[in-house]
Amino acid sequence: MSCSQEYTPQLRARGYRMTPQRHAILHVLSHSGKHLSPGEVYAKAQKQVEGLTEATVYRTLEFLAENGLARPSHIGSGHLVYEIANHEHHHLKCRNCGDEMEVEHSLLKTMYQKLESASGYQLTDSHVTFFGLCPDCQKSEDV
Amino acid sequence: MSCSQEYTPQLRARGYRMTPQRHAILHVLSHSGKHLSPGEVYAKAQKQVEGLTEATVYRTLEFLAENGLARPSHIGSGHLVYEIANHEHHHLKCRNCGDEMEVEHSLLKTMYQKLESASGYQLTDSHVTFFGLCPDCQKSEDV
DNA sequence: TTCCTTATTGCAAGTTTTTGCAATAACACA
DNA sequence: TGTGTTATTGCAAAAACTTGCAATAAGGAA
Repeated sequence: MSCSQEYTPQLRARGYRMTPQRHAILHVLSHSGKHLSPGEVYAKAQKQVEGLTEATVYRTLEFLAENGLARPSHIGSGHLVYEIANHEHHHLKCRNCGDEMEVEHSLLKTMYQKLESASGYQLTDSHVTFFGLCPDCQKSEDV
Repeated sequence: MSCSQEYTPQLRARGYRMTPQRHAILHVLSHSGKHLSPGEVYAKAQKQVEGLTEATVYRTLEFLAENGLARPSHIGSGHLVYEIANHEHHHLKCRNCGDEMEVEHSLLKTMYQKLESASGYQLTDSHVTFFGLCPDCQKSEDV
């Protein structure tokens, strides 16, 4: 729930500017605690900034993601959602009921290293969504 | 490069039908060898089927993905691409130059098991895209 | 081969996302 | 505190994607 004001120096240091629009969007993301679609962010942020446009929301979310302040993720089919970037984690989502849980990055660490040495790539992003069946839906599948 | 005719029984068995549209789209996917955006699939398949519409392409790709004949993946920012589902693999993409390579599923197998026992989930889908820096781009970063 | 059921398509209208460009407003510096 | 540079926004139009519905056609059964 950190106040978005703390992000200002981070942006300035890179030659970018803090604006009411960015402030509102960061505020929405950090106070929602979960991931939001661009449309949801727009709906909430619009109440704080007179005349905010959808185009700005899309551009800002992409901008924040590029600069490490927001984390984009692919939940479900084909659409990006965003959340505030405050801790490294991944998502695990149930294909059947849509239930979702977070996964600690530490669980993937060994695999990341294996992947790096096998490929020569240096893995920068640590956010991945895995799909499967949650325990409850596994039970009903058995029936 | 398998001919899409072999898919007919797979669809029939599930109560679905083979149509010229599906045939063309499967043909396009299996002969391209790489992943294609819906727009690219439409452009190619249109030449084979008179009057094919974009709506049909979107619906068909989603349908094929649901039935395991195509594999959707999130390459880059926010848009789905599709490829024929003939071998299990993942993608590794360079954030800097866009270069891309395939990763064998076997590399992730141990991690998948760890994830399953930690979460109770049963992982069904196995396609993930990882992002990082390719060897070449790592060198130029050092400069 | 013909008929019937219903999965699938095309159409057209809607929603979401992207883009170019001119106007605006952060903020570094004097 | 005022001024200039240029990052950022809003606007408007375009592109990409989705959806409901009536017409079509795949393919099982007679």
